[in-house]
Amino acid sequence: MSATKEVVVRLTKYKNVLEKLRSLGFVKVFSDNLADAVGVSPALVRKDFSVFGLTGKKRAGYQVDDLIAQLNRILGVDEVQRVIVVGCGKIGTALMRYRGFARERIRVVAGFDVDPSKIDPNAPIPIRDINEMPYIVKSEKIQVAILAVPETVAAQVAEALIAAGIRGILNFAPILLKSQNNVVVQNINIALELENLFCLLRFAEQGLDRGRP
Amino acid sequence: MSATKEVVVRLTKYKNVLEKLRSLGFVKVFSDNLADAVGVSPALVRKDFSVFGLTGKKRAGYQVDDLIAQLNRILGVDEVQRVIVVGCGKIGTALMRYRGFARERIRVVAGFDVDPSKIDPNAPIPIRDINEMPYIVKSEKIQVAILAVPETVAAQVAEALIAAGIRGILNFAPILLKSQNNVVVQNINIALELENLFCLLRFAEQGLDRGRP
DNA sequence: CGCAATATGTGAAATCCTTCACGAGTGAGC
DNA sequence: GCTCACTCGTGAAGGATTTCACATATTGCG
Ligand SMILES: NC(=O)c1ccc[n+]([C@@H]2O[C@H](COP(=O)([O-])OP(=O)(O)OC[C@H]3O[C@@H](n4cnc5c(N)ncnc54)[C@H](O)[C@@H]3O)[C@@H](O)[C@H]2O)c1
Ligand SMILES: NC(=O)c1ccc[n+]([C@@H]2O[C@H](COP(=O)([O-])OP(=O)(O)OC[C@H]3O[C@@H](n4cnc5c(N)ncnc54)[C@H](O)[C@@H]3O)[C@@H](O)[C@H]2O)c1
Repeated sequence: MSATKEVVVRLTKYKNVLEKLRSLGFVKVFSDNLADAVGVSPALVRKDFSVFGLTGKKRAGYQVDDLIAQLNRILGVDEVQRVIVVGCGKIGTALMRYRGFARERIRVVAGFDVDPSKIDPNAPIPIRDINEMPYIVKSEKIQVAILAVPETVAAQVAEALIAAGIRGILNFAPILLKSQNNVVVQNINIALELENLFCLLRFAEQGLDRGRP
Repeated sequence: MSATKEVVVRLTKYKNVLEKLRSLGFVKVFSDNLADAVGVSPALVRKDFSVFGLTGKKRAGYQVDDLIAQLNRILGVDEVQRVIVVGCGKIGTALMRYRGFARERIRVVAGFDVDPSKIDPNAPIPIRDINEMPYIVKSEKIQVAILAVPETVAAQVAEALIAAGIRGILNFAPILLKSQNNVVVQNINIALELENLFCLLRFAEQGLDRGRP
């Protein structure tokens, strides 16, 4: 078995759960516990761990501290991860002010916008003109950007980010940006998630098989 | 092949793409076009359609109008979908003001909060006391809620929503709410997505991705 | 100390999902 | 009207992922 994207996603989930468990005073944990918390089967937890050589003890489960340390090493989140927000509108501002990032060692170092009225280089998290973006990205060696600009300009701003050296984009615009040549993109489409929720509800009501035989 | 959740998700994506194509004046479309736009293979597009008896013509592809109509019927989005926002803080407010929902026929009918200073029943989208939530949910027959309250109270507020009759929850709090008995939950964990982005980047860097092509 | 209980680690099996490949219509062009 | 290039629809094949099941190791306990 190899390390696919799905495995990495689950490892991150395990790690987050483990951190909560540690803060509750847990010292050891079983694959069953993690499975319940993350919503997968215990066997899968053990398989995932075995891919990376994470091992427990045959009757004592896994040491929480140990496991977190190893996961941090594997996932590479030892140091603070820095990110910029591009488009400081409604959702961009909410993200800039989100306190939950700190807990995951994520720091928003700056925001960027075209609208002069948004710009404020002296704020705790400065908001700068989008034209300064390439310079800051280079000088600060920023690798990841949160993209929260209007749909109409999202593709072109994404291009600019990549040109400036950004290698990872978390995209909130409702267009499908594609991961390609060295750039990783995660698309978050909230309206789509809501739509799906409505559909799943309707399907749950009516039974999931509406196709013709 | 049966209609799994993944198929429904893709159908919604096809539908969104089709609506954009229609607004561009497209009349017919091929499985290849949809495949490119959604990032899957043409064969899968056709398979997905065949599950629901959606058929095209052997050389003329699919009629855009037709397909949208059928997808709307299948997905059940003929009428406006109504939703409430629970927790009108940073992200809750951003969502309440999001204009993109209208295009997908989603309407936020009210917000709810505990903080008296947030409450404003006369706003275009009224913000009410959380205590009124059960009453409004019942009288307005609301089925779906966006949950944007602090992590610490998210589980208990979710319980209250379900007790009030809510059947679908889009959860932004960084805890894993589980779908169970008649209630569908979609979790959106933005910090987790960012963390994954950083990990994937690091993996890509180090050539450690013993994964898929 | 020795035993029994219990959780891990992992090949094998099962399941699920996607792609392949090709027969079969069909519309466009001549 | 005929042809043929082109796209659909779909069974079969292929891959990927998950679960099963059990040998194995360890620990708590009497
Ligand atoms: N608000 C939400 O809850 C929500 C939900 C889901 C998706 N989205 C998506 O997120 C994006 C932003 O939405 P919003 O509601 O925050 O919109 P918004 O209009 O409030 O904010 C967009 C911001 O981007 C800035 N901007 C425009 N062009 C720019 C450019 N070229 N470079 C830099 N900045 C630029 C604007 O000045 C504005 O401040 C949209 O694509 C939207 O579809 C928003
Ligand atoms: N801000 C972000 O960008 C962001 C990103 C990802 C996830 N989240 C998550 O979304 C949730 C909200 O985050 P936020 O930044 O908007 O926080 P916030 O503090 O700005 O807003 C939370 C709101 O919930 C209200 N509230 C508290 N208890 C309530 C209750 N019992 N019933 C109803 N309302 C109640 C508060 O009064 C407040 O208005 C959190 O769980 C957070 O982890 C936020």
